[in-house]
Amino acid sequence: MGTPGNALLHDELVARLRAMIVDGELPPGARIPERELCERFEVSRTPLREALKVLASEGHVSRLPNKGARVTRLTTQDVEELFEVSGALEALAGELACARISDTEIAEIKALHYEMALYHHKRDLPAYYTLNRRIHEALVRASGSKVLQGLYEQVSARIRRARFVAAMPFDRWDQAMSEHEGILNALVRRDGATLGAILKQHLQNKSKQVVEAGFAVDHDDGAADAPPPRRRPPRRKRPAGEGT
Amino acid sequence: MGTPGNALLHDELVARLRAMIVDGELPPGARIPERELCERFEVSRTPLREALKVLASEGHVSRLPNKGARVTRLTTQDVEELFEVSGALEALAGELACARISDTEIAEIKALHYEMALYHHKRDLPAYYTLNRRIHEALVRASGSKVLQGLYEQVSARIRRARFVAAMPFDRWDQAMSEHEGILNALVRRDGATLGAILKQHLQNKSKQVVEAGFAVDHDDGAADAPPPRRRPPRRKRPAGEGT
DNA sequence: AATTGCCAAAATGAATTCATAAATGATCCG
DNA sequence: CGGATCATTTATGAATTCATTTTGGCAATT
Repeated sequence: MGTPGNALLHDELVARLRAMIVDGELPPGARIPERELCERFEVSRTPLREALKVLASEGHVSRLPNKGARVTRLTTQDVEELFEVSGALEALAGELACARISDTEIAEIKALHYEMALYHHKRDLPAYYTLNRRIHEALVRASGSKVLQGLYEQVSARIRRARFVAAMPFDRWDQAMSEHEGILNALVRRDGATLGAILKQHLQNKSKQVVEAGFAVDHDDGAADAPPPRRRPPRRKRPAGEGT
Repeated sequence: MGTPGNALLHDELVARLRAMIVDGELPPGARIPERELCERFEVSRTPLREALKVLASEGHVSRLPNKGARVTRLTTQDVEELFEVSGALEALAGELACARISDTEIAEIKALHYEMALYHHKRDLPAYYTLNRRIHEALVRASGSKVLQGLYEQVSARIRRARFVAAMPFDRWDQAMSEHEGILNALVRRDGATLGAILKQHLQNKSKQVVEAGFAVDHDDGAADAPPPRRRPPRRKRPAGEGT
């Protein structure tokens, strides 16, 4: 019955929190108060804390020693590096996919491509983005490498946080669509080397566009941690020898 | 930098457990009884469970619903995929490094290279492996990309588990050394494209060697170490004073 | 005698509780 | 009136405790 099966509480929390971060509901730099989220999700702190540790290891949140967790803030360099790595991973995926992909899978990607081309023609950016993402995911899946797929999803999730506000200029959009034509072409020809090269360039161009568009999503929800020169309060130790 | 010297119990446990798994002290497929490790590390279950969750997200352990955690078992396909991805990551690292590396860093890698060549000449495999690893790590570091470095370490740690028993035939060893000559050469010339290509091929060859050598460490002594001494969990009352 | 159902013991998942370090505000002194 | 020190409060880190599921053993039945 229950589709989520036994639904380990903390695994579910990891998924939900990750979605919230990736979708921008928890903006970069936002503090993550444990207690508040505990009430929100109606769970105790234990599974939530476990989830935060996992998200920290995935790079989505940063944890300061005894000062709680915050959503990791993406710098321009972070975004550039993430796109670089993603480009390398997708290039590998393309090469592997060309060697292993079936005609059926190619047909599926082709269908996605044409649907995306339609939305490009209609200038429907959100729909275009959705299809674009599905195409890239299908390519990685077609590589047949679970390891690659896992790492790609990891990197992709971290990138996605920086992308929603990136308005795409029409000329760049057309260029991207053109690059996708090349991607599909190379895939159909099963030309792995070319496909890999195009994908790498494609990601590099996208990186440039996103960075130039100013990816920053710094609407400080609770993120305003402007560091005023806060003096160090003298640390008073607890008088242990008090008679009680 | 890499090692936050914080005294967070849970982070320390992650590091120790990861080392135990990577070094083979906890063999693939081995069960990880929480209680036993709690005694061993003299901590309670809470930080240990958090550590296990993190290691699971890193791919080092697999967790079944209510049946505990086990060290992830590496299949041949896993190893091949890991090497493929590592090849792509190192190729990217090589390209980036050639564009950014300083003469000083090159000199350091050169020194490592010649020291490794010495051990190759002496047929000292463990020492060779150590230097080899340090060279690859230095290359990735020289890329200047923290994201890349993080992912490389992740993948590299997962690979390392499969490699200790991989005896290297002399001809393959000589070939590897020769490839490293090419690596150093391309690096000195700052020829990123060539360096990337060599690295990718280098990793591919290493993958083939490891797989052919039969990396499998399939002695599942998961249940073999179950003596029935009925020990109590370490009921630590108050860590008010310094222990041990 | 073998198999199946039931009960107990153990281990895991989650919640609650305890202790400590950090942040905030109030008070006292310059 | 301003600033530093101390006390209070709050939140995080860790341990303990409780509940649920799984597993192993024993007995009864066929």
